[in-house]
Amino acid sequence: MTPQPKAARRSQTSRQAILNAALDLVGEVGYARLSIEGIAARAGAGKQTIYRWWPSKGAVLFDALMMLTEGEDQEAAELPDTGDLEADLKTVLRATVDELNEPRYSEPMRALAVEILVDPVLAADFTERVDQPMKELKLRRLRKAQEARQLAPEIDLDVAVELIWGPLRSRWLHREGPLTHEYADTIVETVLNGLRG
Amino acid sequence: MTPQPKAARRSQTSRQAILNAALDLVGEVGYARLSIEGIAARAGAGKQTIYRWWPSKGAVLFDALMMLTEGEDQEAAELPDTGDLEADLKTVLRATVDELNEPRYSEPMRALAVEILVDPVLAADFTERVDQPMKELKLRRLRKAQEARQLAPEIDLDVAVELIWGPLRSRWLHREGPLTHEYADTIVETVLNGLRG
Amino acid sequence: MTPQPKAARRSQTSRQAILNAALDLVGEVGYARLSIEGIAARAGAGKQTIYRWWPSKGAVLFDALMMLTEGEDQEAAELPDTGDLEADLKTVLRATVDELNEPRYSEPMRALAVEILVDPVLAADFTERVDQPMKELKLRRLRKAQEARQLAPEIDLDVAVELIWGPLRSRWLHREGPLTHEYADTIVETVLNGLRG
Amino acid sequence: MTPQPKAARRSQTSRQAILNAALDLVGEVGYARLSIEGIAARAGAGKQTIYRWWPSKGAVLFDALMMLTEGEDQEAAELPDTGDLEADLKTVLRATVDELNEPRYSEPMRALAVEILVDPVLAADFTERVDQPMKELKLRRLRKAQEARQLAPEIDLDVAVELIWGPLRSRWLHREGPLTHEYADTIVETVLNGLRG
DNA sequence: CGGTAACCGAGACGGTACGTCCGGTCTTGAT
DNA sequence: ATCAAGACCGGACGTACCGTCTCGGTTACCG
Repeated sequence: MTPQPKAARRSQTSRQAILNAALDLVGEVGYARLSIEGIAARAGAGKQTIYRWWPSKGAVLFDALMMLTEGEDQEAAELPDTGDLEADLKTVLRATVDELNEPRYSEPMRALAVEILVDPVLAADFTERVDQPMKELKLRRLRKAQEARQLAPEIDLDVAVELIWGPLRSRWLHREGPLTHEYADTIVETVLNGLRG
Repeated sequence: MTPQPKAARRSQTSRQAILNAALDLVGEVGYARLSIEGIAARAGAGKQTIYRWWPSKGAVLFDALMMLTEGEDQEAAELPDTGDLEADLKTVLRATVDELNEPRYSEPMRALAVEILVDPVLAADFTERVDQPMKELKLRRLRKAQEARQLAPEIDLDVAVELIWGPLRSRWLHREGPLTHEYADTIVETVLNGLRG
Repeated sequence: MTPQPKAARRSQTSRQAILNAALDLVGEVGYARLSIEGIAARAGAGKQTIYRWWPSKGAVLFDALMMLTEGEDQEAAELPDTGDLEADLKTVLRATVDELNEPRYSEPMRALAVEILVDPVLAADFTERVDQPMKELKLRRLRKAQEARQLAPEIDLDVAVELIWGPLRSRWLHREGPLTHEYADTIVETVLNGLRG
Repeated sequence: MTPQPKAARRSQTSRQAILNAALDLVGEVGYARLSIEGIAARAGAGKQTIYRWWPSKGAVLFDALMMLTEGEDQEAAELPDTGDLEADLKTVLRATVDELNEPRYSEPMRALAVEILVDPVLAADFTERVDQPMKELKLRRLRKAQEARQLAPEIDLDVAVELIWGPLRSRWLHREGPLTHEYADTIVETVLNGLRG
């Protein structure tokens, strides 16, 4: 999270220990029973060290999850573009489905997603570091599709993003049904073709 | 919530005072700082009286909100059906938009919606008393549309419900943009016609 | 200490456990390292239970020491009066010397005496429950001596109390020398006869 | 305090700033809330600089108070000796009364006196630098009085010092009554003449 | 119609965690 | 080597609530 003190003297050892402890604990006891006190104890750190650098337990967990995905960001600098929008979207959504079915990451991520609904600071951070960049990628891909006449010209691409990626996120967040490749495919097809068929 | 003890001797005075206190407090301090202790104090009730009849503060707030909407349920026993699916859906979504823009009800409702993501007991209760009945209404209307060839026959109606009502709920829950009548209309049109146009 | 809540529902079990824990701990680690947290843990009590009934760790220890001396108070309802003031005072001071040489009680008592110098609430309580009654006893004995012409009529009895009992307390509090029966005798004799002899 | 490192490179600027900060703060918040951290911050010094040269906050305050009284020590190299012991003692005790009624110095001094009761290192330092020299002065004066037959020959001069100067210190330390010139006179007279008169 | 059992208010209790303060140690870079 | 600055681990603070547990007082049903 955005640190108030100058981060120069920050101990990387402590930082790592804290993030690892947070990940371990959230796996063991779940987000609700995760506590800053517990993280500090597990990490062998003072509580103040956590409060100095993070504003909430959600922020710690966020950084911990970001640490896990470090390095992956660069490779996926662009969404796939084979020229076939429908196929490409299915590829992307199926990959997301696979990620979300990985409980090791998915459960803390769900907890974090919920926390974001409730904590504006965390929400801003998430938007800036994750949501916004991802949305740019999506918009870029859709824009090319629109230029290639695979999307109607009057479509608002922001709405398109919501329609394509929203259903998956909703099912995941609300646990409203199983996340399968078939479901991903259905969403893509239906959204592209419309309900009238 | 479904009471465990025989509800015979239950004091309606207390129940009302508790629900009102919960509503007042959630408006004053927000859901995060709402506490059972606070509700009891405000209501002039003992803590035990709350613990006897509700399993969590979320459950109290849920009942409190249900109390507010009592009576409305019957009138809307069916979604409008003028024969024009698109127009009917716009009517329904616009009405929802209006409700969600009422902060007096919307804010506690959001808090409750978030709690539901995290508390399975509450989730089950919500499904049974609100979500399930609402979904039946929606499915019934869509089924008639499908029979009238206004929806493609191969459409899975569960998916259709997600696509039509999901975006609005998502925008609301994630505060991802303004909820307007125009937005409602756009969603309905786009989902019905598909992105390809 | 003077309790704010109505003491009716107070748990005597907890009270005993807390006072015993305080005594044990002060013996083990000393007053400086005595902590309310530690007392609560040792007593198997919640911290709030201590904070509810006592304003400070000094107050807890005070009550604990008072508990130890309970029952003794009544028997010593009057200082000895054989008619020989000097002998009686020596008896009393020698007894005090013996008490103060008992480290089991003396060490916590010293710590408490120091705390009293610094905490006005504790000081008021000590005055009311210990100091004031003791002083009455002393004054009563001296008044009888003055009536019996064993003390000069112009002597201010408050000053006399200070001169007789002060030196012992000072030596004890400041650890300024050994406390012996001889010392007690010397003080009594010198104060009664004066330095000029 | 006696510095452990070789004091060669010691910054006098820092020393002054720290002692002044300590005095200021003890006046503003009292001894209990005085902290080394606070002193360092107020002095614009690092905490380490304090820990390097003083073993405790009491030691800092002690040095600070010594700094205030620097220069006075030499002039009073001897207690007054007009040949009239009673008059001389009254002079000395009255002067002490005046000092102790100066709250600017008296309050921190009281705090320090209390700390000395509890901290053996501080106590040793105080004895060496203040108490012992003062006692020598007192003993010297009393010895001359004893030689001049103004004190009985069998009097233990250590006890005499306790009896003469003790009551004043006790009243001051325990806040047991007002400190006045009359009180000083009464003590001197009563102790010299004895309670029997 | 009187007894009794559940309810109710009040709030004490053992706990857990909070967020803060400060102690005493340590590291860094500047003088 | 000392200094200002301040991060670090750790212990304790005093507070807020949790969920459980008496305690009397009051209904309201049932024998």
